[in-house]
This record gives sequence, C-alpha cells and structure tokens, in this order.
Amino acid sequence: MRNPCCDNKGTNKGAWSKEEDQKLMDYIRVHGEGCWRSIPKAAGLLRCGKSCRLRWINYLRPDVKRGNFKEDEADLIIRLHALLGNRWSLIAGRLPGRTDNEVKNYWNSHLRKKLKSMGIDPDNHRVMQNVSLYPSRSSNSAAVSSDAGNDDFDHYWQLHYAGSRSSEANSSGLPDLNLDLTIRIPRPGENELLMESVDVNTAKPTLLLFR
DNA sequence: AACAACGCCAACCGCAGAATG
DNA sequence: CCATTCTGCGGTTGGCGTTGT
Repeated sequence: MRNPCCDNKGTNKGAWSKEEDQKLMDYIRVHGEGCWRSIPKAAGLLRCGKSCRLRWINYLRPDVKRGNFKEDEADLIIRLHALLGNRWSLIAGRLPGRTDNEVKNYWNSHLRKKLKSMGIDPDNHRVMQNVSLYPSRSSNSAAVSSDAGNDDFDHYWQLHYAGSRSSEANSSGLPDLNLDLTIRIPRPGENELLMESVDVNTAKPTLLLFR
C-alpha cells in the first residue's frame, strides 16, 4: 500500500489565508516550482504538497487569468470538449491563462446547461433523443416537436461544430483551433488517432478520437 | 426578516502513470 | 525488473453567496 501524500495530523485544510498564500509565493519566487512534497516544510506551511501545488497552479501563478470566460473562450471549450471529452488539462492547455480546474468548473456550471437547453447532450455532443431542439415560443414545456427548422440550432451547429472544420474558411470569427493535433496518422507508439467524419443525414461534421 | 433552495467555485480525494533507486 | 515515491489528472465535496418563497 502506498502512503498517503500527507497525514492529516497537523495540516491545515480548507481555504487558504493571505499569509499562507504569501509564504507559498515567496518560496516559489526564490526556489521555483517542483518537489511539492518538500515545499510545505521548507516554506513553513502546515499544508500538504498537493494542496500547495493546487493553490499555486489554480490561483497564485502570475499568468493565471481570473474572471469571466469570454464568448470565444466558451466556444473553444465546447469545440475542444467535443473533440477531447473530459480531458480538462488538454483543453485548458489551449486556453492561455486558464486552468483545468477553472475550465472544468465552467463547463459543469455553465456550458453543460447551455448545451442541454439547446437539445445537445453535453456528454457526447449529439442531439438528444426525445428532447426538443426547438422549445415552443408559446410554452415552457420541453416536449415540443423537433422537425421544424430552427435558426438558433443551425447557428449553434455552425458556430461550435462546423466551425472546427479546418479546411473551411473560418467565417465565425472564432479563434483558429490550430488542429495540428487532429487528422494525422499516429506515430509508432502513439495510441490515439483523431479524424473527422461527416454525418450523411445532416452533413454535419463529427470529430472522432480513436484510442 | 427569516429560512430554504440553488449555484458557483475553491479545495480535497483517490487513482494512474511517470520517475527514481 | 520491481518496489516505492512523486506528480498530475479528473471526479467530487463543502462552504459561501445569491435568489426565491
């Protein structure tokens, strides 16, 4: 059995105080990141190494961007999630200044609802069965016919999915996805392949990740 | 004004994989 | 190789602020 990363005796838990933040920042400014297990003792903190790492990465790092997500960042998260799933660190890696924790929280608290409200299953980015894409303008009921045209839904598809087709001109104004990680033959030893397919019924593109 | 319900987000937990001896 | 330690990731929880009744 592995030892826990820290015993809970004598370590603080919960929210960080300003003094703790300052100690951690001062220490890392002088000694740099790394060797998290030894940092608490060296920095005079009653925290475990994991807690220090998390606090630094998610909050104290000077390049962390705080505040609300912009529209283009949200669009990018949706497109990357369709591509990569819940691989928050990879998604965050394409959003400068954003952390995996922040992206994950934003997804769970905002984007998941947004997609559901549009009739998109946030887990697989497919149109949900038995759920209307087109909420009635005269009723709050969710059970409404789904075969009528809908500008919002079409716009959504154009924005989040069609927009990620790298071969097309990006007319949506969204940042280029830089899809160099997609649609290429895996090198020896790599076990993932990304490719795009097009739904023959809807002509909508789907990005597939093979492992 | 008081309480309950809800939503957001910082932080914790457990696990897997990488690194090290 | 194998065992152990360390790091990073994703899921989950709990506290707090806000909104509704």
